[in-house]
Amino acid sequence: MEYTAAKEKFINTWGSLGTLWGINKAMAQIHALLFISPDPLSMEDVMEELHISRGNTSMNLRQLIEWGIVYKTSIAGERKEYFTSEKDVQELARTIAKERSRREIQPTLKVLKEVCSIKDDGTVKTKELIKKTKELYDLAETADIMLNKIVNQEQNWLTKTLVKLLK
Amino acid sequence: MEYTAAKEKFINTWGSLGTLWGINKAMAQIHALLFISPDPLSMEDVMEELHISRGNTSMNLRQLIEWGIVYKTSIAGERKEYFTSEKDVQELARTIAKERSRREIQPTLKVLKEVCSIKDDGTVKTKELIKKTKELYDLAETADIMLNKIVNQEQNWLTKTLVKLLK
DNA sequence: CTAATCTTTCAATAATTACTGAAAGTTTAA
DNA sequence: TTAAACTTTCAGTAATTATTGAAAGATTAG
Repeated sequence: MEYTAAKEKFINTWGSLGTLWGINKAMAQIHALLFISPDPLSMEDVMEELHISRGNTSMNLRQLIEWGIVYKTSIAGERKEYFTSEKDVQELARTIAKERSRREIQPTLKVLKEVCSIKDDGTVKTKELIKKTKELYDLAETADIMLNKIVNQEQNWLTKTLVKLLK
Repeated sequence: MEYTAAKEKFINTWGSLGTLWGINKAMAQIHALLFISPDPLSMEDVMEELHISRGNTSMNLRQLIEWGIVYKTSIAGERKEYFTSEKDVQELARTIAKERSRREIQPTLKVLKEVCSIKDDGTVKTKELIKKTKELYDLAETADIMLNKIVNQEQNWLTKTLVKLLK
């Protein structure tokens, strides 16, 4: 396999992986493209490479910027805007973990908290609801704390931790 | 808030959370319902509670069983089949982690491995592709090892580990 | 100021994904 | 056996989500 094939394979895989995780294909592919591109790309570049429309490109680039994993850059003397992705995989992981916590885990915790705080009326089904949602709450909280650990520690926390865990 | 409201809130939240993660709403809701139900439920029960069709219920129950988080049970003297969900949240987390690794991480690792093994033709863009996919490979592998840790350790590994990490 | 260049927005449409319901299939009681 | 009770399958349809492309909105060079 050489460059062009490898690049396409990577972009496509990243795209379908994204879909699997509720991130749309175009967004994941744009990210993949920028991630492996040594230089910033313009909107035109992205459109051409991925064969997607101007509107689609614009909207998805905006989302990626909102997520904090793609940046706008200017090139001296150029009118157009250019885009780069976060190149440090650790930082990338950190940003994504943080966003997912904010968007998914926090709201879930909130609901679980509410549900498991209902008044115990003494029936079996109420007791079960309270017990199970409480357990899920604890699990989700634990997962969130782990994510936060990843988010807030220095560069290599993940690797260091693993070494510790594996010994 | 009392029982019925709390139950509905929980089922709905679990449903939309599922959607966010690429698991369809009905599947997530059925799981939620079984998870908080003290007793096994029949297909009829599930259909009525969630207002979904027989076909939909059947297909999604099958998927949940495939995932390994819902079980068929028989009730003595009853013709119908009944369903229960895995009730232990740790076990639940373990099963889900294992499935996600198998379905998502492993195939990704495979592609990343292929892509980062292409021949270095000396160009900047090829070098960048190899470098970045290699880094992603390492990250994904690390994430997978962590998941496996969760999967393969005894009951309370997750909690114990956290205590260690937090000290 | 204004025309050229570039970006964003959004209504229309396409593509994908989920759901229904009825028919076919399966199991078991009698 | 056979028929009643139950489950699965799947073609058709509905609902959701993604994409396009053209018009409107910005920005800047001259």
